[in-house]
Amino acid sequence: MLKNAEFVDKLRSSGLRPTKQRLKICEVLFNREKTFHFTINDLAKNISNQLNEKISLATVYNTVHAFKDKGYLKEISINSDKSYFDTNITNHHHFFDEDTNQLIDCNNEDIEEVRVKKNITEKKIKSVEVLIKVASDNQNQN
Amino acid sequence: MLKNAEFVDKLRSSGLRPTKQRLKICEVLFNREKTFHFTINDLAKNISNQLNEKISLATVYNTVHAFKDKGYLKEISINSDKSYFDTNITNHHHFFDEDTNQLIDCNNEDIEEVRVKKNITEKKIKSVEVLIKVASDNQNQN
DNA sequence: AGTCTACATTATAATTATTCTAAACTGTTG
DNA sequence: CAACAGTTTAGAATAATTATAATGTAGACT
Repeated sequence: MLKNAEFVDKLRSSGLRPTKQRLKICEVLFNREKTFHFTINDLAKNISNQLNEKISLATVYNTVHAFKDKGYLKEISINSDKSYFDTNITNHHHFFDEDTNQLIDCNNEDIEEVRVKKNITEKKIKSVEVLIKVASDNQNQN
Repeated sequence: MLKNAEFVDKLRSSGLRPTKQRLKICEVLFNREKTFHFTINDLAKNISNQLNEKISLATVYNTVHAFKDKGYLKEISINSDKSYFDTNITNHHHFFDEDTNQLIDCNNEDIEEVRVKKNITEKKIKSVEVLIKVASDNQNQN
């Protein structure tokens, strides 16, 4: 349960101005016990519900991307028309339920560490993440 | 190098009518030596370039999704505003170059088999895929 | 073969997701 | 407390995707 002043510091220290829009978004995103996944649209809705003011969708986009660039959020890869974000910024894997479109965090104990034997590229590996898709048996693959 | 008639059979046998739009798309997608990745937009452009006729973008969407449902294409997960598709339908992993936005297929020998110790869900695992993000050293993560 | 019917397919129009950019704001500096 | 130089916001524009009305197609029955 962080206080407003802490968000101000956090933002300032990473070179982002603590505007009122950003602070509201911080509250909605980080004033929680558990990490969670969301869509830009989810977030925009939460904001206009939980707080009375409404923030332009474009601003929500800007802010989420700024937070992502600063490492406060992670973008998640699933086959979808929408981008998902995650407030859990540790390196971790996901289950994705194709029936319900639900995305579930995976404890690192649930999957054995992935061993990359050969890096095809010349570049540095930034992350290695596994996505496990599940569905009821009668569903077709992918 | 499949012939038109073979595409007709393939489509019929999976319950899709071999319309001229679909046959043209088959040609562009499957008349090749190597598998490849593409965006709906890439594909639509290729079609209007390689062939003289133009197919409505919506039809390209419909067809690609139909092919995916039938298992002739796979949708690929990367952080992007667009959906990527793959004509390589085997279960395989990917490197994603964040500098160039290039997606590279990974030989199964390059990564040790991923072992899921515990399926959190009650449902059947449909696929397990790894995405390795790479970038030049100075890039920021994600 | 020709017409009818039921369903599949196409592609325009509508919707939804994302980005561009002009206007508003902030934080210095004189 | 102006004037300037970035930032940030948010309305307007663009891009991606889907819904649906119009069209096409394959049998069934003449």
